[in-house]
Amino acid sequence: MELRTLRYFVTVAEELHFGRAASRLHMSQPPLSRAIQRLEGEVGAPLFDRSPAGVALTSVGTVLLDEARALLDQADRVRVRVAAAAGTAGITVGILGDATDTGATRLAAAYRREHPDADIRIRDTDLTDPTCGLRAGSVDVALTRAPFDGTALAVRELRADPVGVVLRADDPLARRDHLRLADLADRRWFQFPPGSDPAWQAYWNGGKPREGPVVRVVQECLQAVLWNGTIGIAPLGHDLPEHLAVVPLVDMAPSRVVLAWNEGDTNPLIRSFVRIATAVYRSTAS
Amino acid sequence: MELRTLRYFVTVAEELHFGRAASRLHMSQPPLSRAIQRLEGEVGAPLFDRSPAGVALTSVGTVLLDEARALLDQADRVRVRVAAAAGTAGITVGILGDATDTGATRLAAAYRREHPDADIRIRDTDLTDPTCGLRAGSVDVALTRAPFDGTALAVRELRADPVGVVLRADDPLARRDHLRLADLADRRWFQFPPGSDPAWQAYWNGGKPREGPVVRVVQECLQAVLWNGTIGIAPLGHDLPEHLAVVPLVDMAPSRVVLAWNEGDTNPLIRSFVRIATAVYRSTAS
DNA sequence: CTGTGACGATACCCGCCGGGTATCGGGAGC
DNA sequence: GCTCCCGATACCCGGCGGGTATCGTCACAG
Repeated sequence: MELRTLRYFVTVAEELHFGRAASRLHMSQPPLSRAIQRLEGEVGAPLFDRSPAGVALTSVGTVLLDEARALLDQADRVRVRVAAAAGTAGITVGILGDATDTGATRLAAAYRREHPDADIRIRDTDLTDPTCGLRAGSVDVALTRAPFDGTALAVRELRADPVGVVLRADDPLARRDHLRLADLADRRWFQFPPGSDPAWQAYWNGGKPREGPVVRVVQECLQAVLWNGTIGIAPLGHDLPEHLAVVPLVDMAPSRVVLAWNEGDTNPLIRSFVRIATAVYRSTAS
Repeated sequence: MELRTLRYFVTVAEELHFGRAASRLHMSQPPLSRAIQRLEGEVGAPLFDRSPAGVALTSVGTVLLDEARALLDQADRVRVRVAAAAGTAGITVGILGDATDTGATRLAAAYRREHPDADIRIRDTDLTDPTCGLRAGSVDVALTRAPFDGTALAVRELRADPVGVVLRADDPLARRDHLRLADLADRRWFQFPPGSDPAWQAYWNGGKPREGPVVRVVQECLQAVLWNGTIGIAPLGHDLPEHLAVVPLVDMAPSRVVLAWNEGDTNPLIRSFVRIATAVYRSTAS
C-alpha cells in the first residue's frame, strides 16, 4: 500500500472512469487497472463495482477514499514541514492582473495559516501571459484564467465567471440587459500583442480573429474602450469606472479561474497550495 | 517519498547504524544506503551526519523522523480501518501463562480504544512453548518472554523483569536477601518437556543443562518446588503462596517480556498492536 | 438482430529500479 | 602500519511498473 498506489486509487475514485483517471495520471489505462487490482488484493476486498453502466465505489472503497485522502494530505504536509526545516520551503505565486478577488484573499489567509513558516512570493503579471511566467520558471503556480496552451502544465479549475462586454456608458448597446456575440460583429476588438497565447487570444476575441488596436494590460484595455471605441470583454462582478458599462454576454463561455503549475514540479508546497485553493473556492459561494 | 522508503529511514534513524538497520529490514546494507541517499536527494538536505565516529541525525532528519513516524502510524491505521470495513480485521493474541500483568491489561484497554471494531481473540498458553503457537499460525502475535528461537519471527522487547529463585519458605536459602547461581549449584532444577525450545530451556536453567523432574506449566512448576524440592525461577513481583518465598538472583539475566510475530505477516493489526504495546509499556513505570 | 462504439480486462513486451554480491576508502585502535 | 569497522561505490540480475495491441462485454442505433 504505497502512496503512489493510493494516489492512483483516489484519482480513479474521483473520476469513476479508468480511462480518464489514467490520462489525469499521465499513464495508460492497463497499468492503472492492474495497480487497482493489486490494491484490491492487498485490501482483500473489491474497491470498485465495475458494471457496464459504469464504475462505482464499494463501501470498502468509500472508506479507503476518505482514509487515503487524509493520508496523502498528511504526506504532503510532511514534505512541506521537512522542506521548511531544510530551509527550502517557499513558492512563487503568479497572479493574473484581474484574478485577484475575495477568493484569492481567503486563499492567502488559509495558506498562511497552514504553512506559517514557508515563504510566499507573489508576482503580479499583466494579461499578456496567462501562465504568468510558469514555463520560464519565474513562478511556481499561477492563479489565472483559462484557456491557454496547457502542454506540460497541470491545471485545476477553481471557478467560472460569466463574462460581459465592457462598453462606453453612452454606447447604444449599453442599455441592453444582455448581448450576444453577433451583436458585436461590427465592432472593433482589441488585439493582444503578437506572440500571445493563441487559445488565450481566441477566447477573449469570442472565438474569431478580430482587428483593432493592440493593447497590453487591463488598464490599457479599458482605455482602449474609452478612447478607441473597441469592445472589451471582462468577467462580470468587477467594479468599473462609471463612464463604462458592462453588459452580460449570454453566448460566450464563462471565464474559468484556474490554478496552473508545471507538471513535473516536485515542490511539495504546490500540491498543498492547490489543495487549499480547491477547498477555499469550493466553500466560497461563487 | 514512498512509505517503504520512510520505513527504511525510520529504521536507520532508530539504529543509527546502516548495517544493523539493514539486517532489521532483512536486506543488505548497500541498497539501504542508496535508498537513504535518494531520500536525501528528494528532501534536498542530508538526513544523517556520517562521521567515522558514527551516524547521527541532522536537524532536518529529526524533523523527518517525527513526521515519518506519524505518517507511518496513520498508514497503519488506514489499513486497519479498511480491513475493518472489509470485515477482515482481527488478530489472535497468544499470551504466555505468566506474562499477564498490569501492562497487559492496559495494553488491552488501549488497543480496544483504538480499534473498537476489530476482533481480538486471546489464547492463553502454558510455559512449554514461548512462541504460543506463532509458527503453527494459531496465533498472530505473542505476548511472551524471551529467549527463544527467533528464526522468521520479529521480536520487540517491552520490559525486562529481574528474576528470583522460588523456594519453600522453610528453605535455609529463603532467608538470604539475594542469591547467585553458584548458590544453587547442588539443587535440583525442573526440566521442560522434551522438544521445548532449547534457548528457552537454557535460560530458565541458568545457562546449563540441569536435572530434575519434568514439568509443564507454571502451576506444576510451583508444585515441583513444594513437593520435589526443586528450584524454580520466576520474575520478581508476582504474588506467591505464603509457603513459598522468592529471593532475587543477582547474576542471572533479567527476563525480557517481548512481543513476537511472524515476520512476513501482513495483518495490519499486528503492527498497530506492537506500536500500542510499545507505547503502553514505555509509559508504564516498570 | 447486428454493427459499432465505449470501456475495462488481458496478453505480452521492455526498461528501470530495487534488490543482491564484491569491493573500495577512510578513520580508529591495537 | 596493519587490521577492523562501516558506509559508499561498482556492477549485476530479476521483477515490477510502465508501455501497446487486443479482447470481451454491454449499450445503443439503425
